[in-house]
Amino acid sequence: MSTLFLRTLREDPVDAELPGHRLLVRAGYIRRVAPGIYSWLPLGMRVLAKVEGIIREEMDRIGSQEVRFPALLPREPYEATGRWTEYGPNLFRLKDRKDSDLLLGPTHEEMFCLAVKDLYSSYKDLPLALYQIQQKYRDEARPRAGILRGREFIMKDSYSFDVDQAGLQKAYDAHREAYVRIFNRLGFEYVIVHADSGAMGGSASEEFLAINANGEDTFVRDEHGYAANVEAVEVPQAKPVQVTVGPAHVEDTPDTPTIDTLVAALNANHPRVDGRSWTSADTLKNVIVMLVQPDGTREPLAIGLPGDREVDPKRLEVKVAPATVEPFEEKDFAANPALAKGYIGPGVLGESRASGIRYLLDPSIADGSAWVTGADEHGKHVLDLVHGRDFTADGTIQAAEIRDGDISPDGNGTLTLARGIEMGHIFQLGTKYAEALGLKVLDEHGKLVTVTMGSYGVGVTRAVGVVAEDNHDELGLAWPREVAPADVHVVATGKDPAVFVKADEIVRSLVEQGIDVIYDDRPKVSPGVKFKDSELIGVPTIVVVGKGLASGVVEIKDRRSGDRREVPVEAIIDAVVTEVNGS
RNA sequence: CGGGCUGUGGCGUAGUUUGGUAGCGCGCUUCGUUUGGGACGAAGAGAUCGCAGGUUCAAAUCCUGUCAGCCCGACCA
Repeated sequence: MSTLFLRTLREDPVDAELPGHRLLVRAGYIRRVAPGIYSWLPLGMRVLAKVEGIIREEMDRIGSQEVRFPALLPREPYEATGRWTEYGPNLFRLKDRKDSDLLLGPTHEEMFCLAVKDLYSSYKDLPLALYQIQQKYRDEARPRAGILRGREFIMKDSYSFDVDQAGLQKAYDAHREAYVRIFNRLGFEYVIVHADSGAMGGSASEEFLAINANGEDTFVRDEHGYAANVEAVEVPQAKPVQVTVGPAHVEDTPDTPTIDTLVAALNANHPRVDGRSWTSADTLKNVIVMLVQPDGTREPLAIGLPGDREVDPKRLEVKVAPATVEPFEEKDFAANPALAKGYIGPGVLGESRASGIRYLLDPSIADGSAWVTGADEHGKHVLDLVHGRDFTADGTIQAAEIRDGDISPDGNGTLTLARGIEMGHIFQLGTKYAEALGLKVLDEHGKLVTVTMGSYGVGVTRAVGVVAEDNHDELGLAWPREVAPADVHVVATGKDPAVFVKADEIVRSLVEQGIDVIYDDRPKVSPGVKFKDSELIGVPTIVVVGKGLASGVVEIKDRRSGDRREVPVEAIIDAVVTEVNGS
């Protein structure tokens, strides 16, 4: 350590929020250079190399082959797949001196596709799986949480190439198994959830989420092992129910533009015949949003859902992708006179009705159920309006919020919400990119078939961040052995030169045994500083060569448990080897 | 993009209200002492106080503008 490029900080960096991130900076693993952009120092590089090593081993094991594509890419392939525009402002774009458009790759589907197209043209060449570990660039609106969400980050992305769905399924299953092995080795808690492949296109899709309260993804679980990203939860279509109310009737409900004011007015002026009080769940709320297509086309969309639920913007966005969602504004209301703001009802909604706005219902709205909803006139609502009898919609949409306690999609469980960080995503991409870029091979009948692809990603730098978040205590980091920057941290302390001579010898022997060592040989640094640093850095095994040497012992300490014991100096190598191989 | 906050040696900060020699802790250098839990003493190096303009005899401090960063939200594979 006397020559290691490292400076630990005694105080917390002011710009780091999460504990793991703070410790990575304090312990000298990473340094922030700009928002969402980090430098990796020697200790950080060691951890990064360990994580990459695990990923390489597991990818190689399933026969995937490593390649490396540039981070700096030309515009044309991304133009061909539509992503130059579809990716929007999150794409880093730049120009060269000839004014040609370039981009910094946010993912590399295009490059993989073109590389295979370049070299392969027969079904005999397939199946094929390729991967790379590469810097990716996304101009995040707001980078945060240190390396958990940066603008530059390292990702392992791989792609499988097959001639048919059966082959794709096989490749997908192989990757799934590889990912389970990778994440089991990395040392953090995770869950595999059903996901929505969203804007990337494709079908079968699962995410590996690190379970973390600071995560940006919300997922649900039930007691029978069902787990899904909240975006991917499919609320089942409610079964038809018997109509139990009389004809629909319009009532005066002045000054009730919100659900709360409506419910209050109903209970005050229009009590139910059966004596139950009205709740927001008895009302049908109609929310209008503006969809904006990548080409700028704007189209309104109306969503009908029970009044006690909100539209979940994330769920909505993945359903309407690649369009984005913007609020429906005053001027939009003004442009559509059929809409009475605050009193909008199914009477005017729908492609064939007065507003002409496409109208989609939440699947929980059962055929035959009765609702209170807007009468499309200021100050009036309609009661006992029955779905199927009195109104219909253009379809359904899975956009309502999911809540703790909701019923599982299979009807047999209760959902619990939790937060996670997306660490890996595997999905069956299908032919979207192969189609766009013309990746076809001849099959055994001499016919051209479009190659079907799978896409599989792991956030590498993000994984380092998550491991740090999950493996620390008040003293510092406490790495799992598989990703620790070293196997053992040897501290030499004392003024007796014999200590350093002996420590040098121990370190040499350990290295000969193939053990990675960090050696604190700094002279004139007080023992307290060395101990604090060893705990902050977080190598799993710490060996202290110090005052015990006079009586022929050195100390071996477990970073995680804090357990320490004295070992005769001549037995220390064996003790460390056992420790390294055992835990 | 909206809201809040902050820019002062490498790091953490005081000073700004009320204009007057830029201070402290950590870190760094040298010498000496110290060596099992972030040691002690002495002597040092290191800052155009984010930037630009203005007011003033005088600006870290007041005014105007601008840039950057952090946090919350929107957004986000």
